[in-house]
Amino acid sequence: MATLYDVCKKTGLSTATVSRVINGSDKVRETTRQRVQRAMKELNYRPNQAARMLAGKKTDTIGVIFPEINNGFYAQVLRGIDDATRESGLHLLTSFYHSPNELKGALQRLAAGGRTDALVLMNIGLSDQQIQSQIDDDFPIVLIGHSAETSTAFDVVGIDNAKGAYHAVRHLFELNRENLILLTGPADNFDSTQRLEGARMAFSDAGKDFSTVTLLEDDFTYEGGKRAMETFLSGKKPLLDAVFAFNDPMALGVLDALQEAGYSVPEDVAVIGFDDNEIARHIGMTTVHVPMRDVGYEAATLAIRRKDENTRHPSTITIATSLVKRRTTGET
Amino acid sequence: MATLYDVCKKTGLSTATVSRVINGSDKVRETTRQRVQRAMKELNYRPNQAARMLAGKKTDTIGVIFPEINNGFYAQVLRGIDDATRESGLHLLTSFYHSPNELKGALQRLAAGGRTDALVLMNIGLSDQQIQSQIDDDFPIVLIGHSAETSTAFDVVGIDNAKGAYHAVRHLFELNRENLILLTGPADNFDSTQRLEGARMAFSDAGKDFSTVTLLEDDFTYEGGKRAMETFLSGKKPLLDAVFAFNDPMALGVLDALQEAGYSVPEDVAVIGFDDNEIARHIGMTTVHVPMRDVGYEAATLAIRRKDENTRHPSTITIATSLVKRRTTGET
DNA sequence: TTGTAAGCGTTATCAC
DNA sequence: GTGATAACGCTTACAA
Repeated sequence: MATLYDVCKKTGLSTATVSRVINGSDKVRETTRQRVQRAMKELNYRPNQAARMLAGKKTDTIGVIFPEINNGFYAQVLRGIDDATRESGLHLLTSFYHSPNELKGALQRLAAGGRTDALVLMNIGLSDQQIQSQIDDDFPIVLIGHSAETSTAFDVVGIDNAKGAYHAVRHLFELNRENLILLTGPADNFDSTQRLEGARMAFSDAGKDFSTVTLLEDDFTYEGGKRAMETFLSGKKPLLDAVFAFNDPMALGVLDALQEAGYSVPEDVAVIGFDDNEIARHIGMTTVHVPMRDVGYEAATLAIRRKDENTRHPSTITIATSLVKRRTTGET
Repeated sequence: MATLYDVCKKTGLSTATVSRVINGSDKVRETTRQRVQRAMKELNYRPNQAARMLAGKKTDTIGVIFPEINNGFYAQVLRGIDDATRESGLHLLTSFYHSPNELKGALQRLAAGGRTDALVLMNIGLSDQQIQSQIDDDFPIVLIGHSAETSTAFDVVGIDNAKGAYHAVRHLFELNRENLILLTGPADNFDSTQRLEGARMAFSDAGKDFSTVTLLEDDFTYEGGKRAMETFLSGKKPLLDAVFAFNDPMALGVLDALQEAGYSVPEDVAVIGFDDNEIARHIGMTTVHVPMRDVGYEAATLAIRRKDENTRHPSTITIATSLVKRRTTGET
């Protein structure tokens, strides 16, 4: 592999000058620049990244830490992050974890030792404190889907849960559905809480009594959604003409439970989910679309900016959501 | 950030000795080792990776290049690669591309400049020659899903297309289906060709005449599958009791076309796909399962081994596939 | 078992 | 505009 020094020898210039043209400095005579570039091409010279990092104290890479990446949902986020980093000519160091311990290990390996310039953390269940304790104090970090609306220490990118839920409920009202079931996630889940709040607002804006709704709670899984619905339907005189499940897997469970119980969708019961995942799209389920690619893109952009000018206060970006009307609420 | 030198000062030892304990050499007295480790802990010392790379000429990172990562399918592969690299204490540098040009750029950025020790390339449509021209001659590369069974230059990890198709067809025979439709991918597609060969073998092993099958061809998409099926069904006297589509998206298209035409599955027509993607699992479609995580894991393992001992001939690993029987072939 | 010292390939600060 | 030269933080012969 050719080195900077080889280029110097070939051109008769110093390392300083050659380095300048590599880094696009304007303090180089045009003819000199061209001479250097030709030499680099002829030698097939590629700057050694390790040396650049060591001397320049920057890695030109962003680290990403994800929980397991089984579904296409996280893949979308990763895609957005990749788009942003590539546009800036940066690299992406990824790491997945399956346990809290692995997460801490990943944090240290990526943040310490100068392997990355900034970190994007997806959906991690760690407090600001816990994160801080693992890493250097002013290391740039961006959180996606933090468990609180904002963080006093880090940038946060989240989605507009409330607005999504608001529009979902309003759509149900427009369809003249009166007996709504809200199937929420775990009570201590931040997203679920926000979605519930959005739903409540839709009720009050419509002048309806929120206490008329049936609130069901489960664990955000297909099985949970199905189980919750079955239990409800097997009760005495179940009254319903619409279900709004707070994520798509639960909504799919609801759909199957409904079908097995002989209800038809959307005639008897309208169903709305939240996420807009691959299956929802395929079967034509009305749901709240969450633009995961955009979430990733914004998070990475934030990380990149902060690595360059780590001065400003932590900011929070909320990505808009939108209702996608499909078959399960009567759209054709 | 504390440096090696700080640890030396604190312990009164030389850089050589401290470096030895960092790298787990056994040529260090046990008491010394402990002294060093305590000092490192107290100083919260983390080796600077750039310096290690520069001095040691290895990066401890594997590079991965993927085509777009929209679906959960590639995500599985990535997951497998991550598992393997993490087990070996290595890092993962990922890069996605959306055009051939981006691919070449990615190849150079990851392989040149000593950013990675080895590369895993997923499903790239480049010839050995084209790859070689972009990178250093003996840079370790592992190909996943190469367009030919083997490569003379690189390691290849592929899936057992033929066996998967073989079992799919045999299953149809067991169900006494006689009028099979095979919906293949593009004729020049390697996977499709292999699957077709497997199907043909099932016919000859069963003593059946392969020329009795109806061969349809399309482009591996949902729309393509649906269109192909609709065209066939609208022909005069369509005769069929089973369809084997060579991937899941097309099979899903077939299913919808069948339904719209009033056929019932599996009573009138049995349907089998290939891939076992998320949607296939959800709707209960019989299909050939492709263990993508394993594919990724094996590929990464190969890459890791080759970076350490780049001597042996390129090898080819074929990952087994298996038929998953579900509702669309009458399984309950 | 431990220490000395020469790189590794850049960047960046001064001079000129 | 260009050139010396000192870092950057580590690994690794080679000596001791």
